[in-house]
Amino acid sequence: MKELDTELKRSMQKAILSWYKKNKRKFLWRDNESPYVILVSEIMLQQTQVNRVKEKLPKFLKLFPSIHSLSRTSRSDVIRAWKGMGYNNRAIRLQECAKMIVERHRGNIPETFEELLELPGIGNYTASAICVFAFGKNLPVVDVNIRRVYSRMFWNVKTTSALQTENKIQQLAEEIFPKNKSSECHQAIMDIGAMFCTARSPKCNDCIVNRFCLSANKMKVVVPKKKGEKLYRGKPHRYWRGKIVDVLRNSLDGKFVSSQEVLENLFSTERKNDARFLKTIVTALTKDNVVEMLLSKGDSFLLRLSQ
DNA sequence: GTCCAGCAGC
DNA sequence: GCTGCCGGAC
Repeated sequence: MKELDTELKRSMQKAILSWYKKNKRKFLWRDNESPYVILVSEIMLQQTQVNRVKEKLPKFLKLFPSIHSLSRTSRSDVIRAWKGMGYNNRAIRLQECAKMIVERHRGNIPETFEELLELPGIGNYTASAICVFAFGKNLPVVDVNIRRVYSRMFWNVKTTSALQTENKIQQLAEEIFPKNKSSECHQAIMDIGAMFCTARSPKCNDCIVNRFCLSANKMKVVVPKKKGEKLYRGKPHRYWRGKIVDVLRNSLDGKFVSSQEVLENLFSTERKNDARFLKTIVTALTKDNVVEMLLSKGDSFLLRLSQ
């Protein structure tokens, strides 16, 4: 890593902050005074594209405008409201989180990193994001975008897929951001990561910090190989899981549906292994508390959304 | 087919 | 430290 002298650091901070001031992306959860809105948006943003969150967040907030309303509703209603977001276990944890905040913190979202980390569905990234974006704390925020930007700027990485270790990035992040401007600075770097310093096709020529970057225009594009997903009838398991949950979303709340009924919804012509396959998938959904299953005999059973 | 603001459980 | 978890746009 390049030695960071104070002069260079100042000049980088200034470039980033002044660019951000004029060019930042406008989101409902940015410059928002409600910690609840920040909490919900940060959970939604875990592994989910900004554009989808932009579309779904207002609808979710209309249904559940406060931490109290979210804590009081039924789990099945939260899962229904989560439709189109993916990763339903996030919805379940978010509600558990709301319940715990109401019980332990009188409905006030806690302001310290340690307290936030205790809550379900909140890990390192989200805890620091809430501290900083909702409460203006003086901590660094490191997500995969910021890790990627820092890896490229401060180390001479050979390929687009190369990332510096968590430890090094964390150390760097602590000392690089301008004190008292953590929120603007880190959101600015996320924007840079999303707009210029993307994972597979960095736009180094347009990047507003390319003059500070050790890897600009020097990386070889490398596409990391993904592990193949298990398929059934030519489609990945997650496709079928989504279908099953949607059948339950569209059925009467609280009422159990038979596995036979689900099979008829999923497959126009039933095959020998379908019942067994359905049971395997539903068992996994049960472990995530998305659905409840009542066993009867063999591969047939009753199920509904978790209540 | 490719891309994408993590977390929890093992 | 590795794995499963999702869906919609392109």
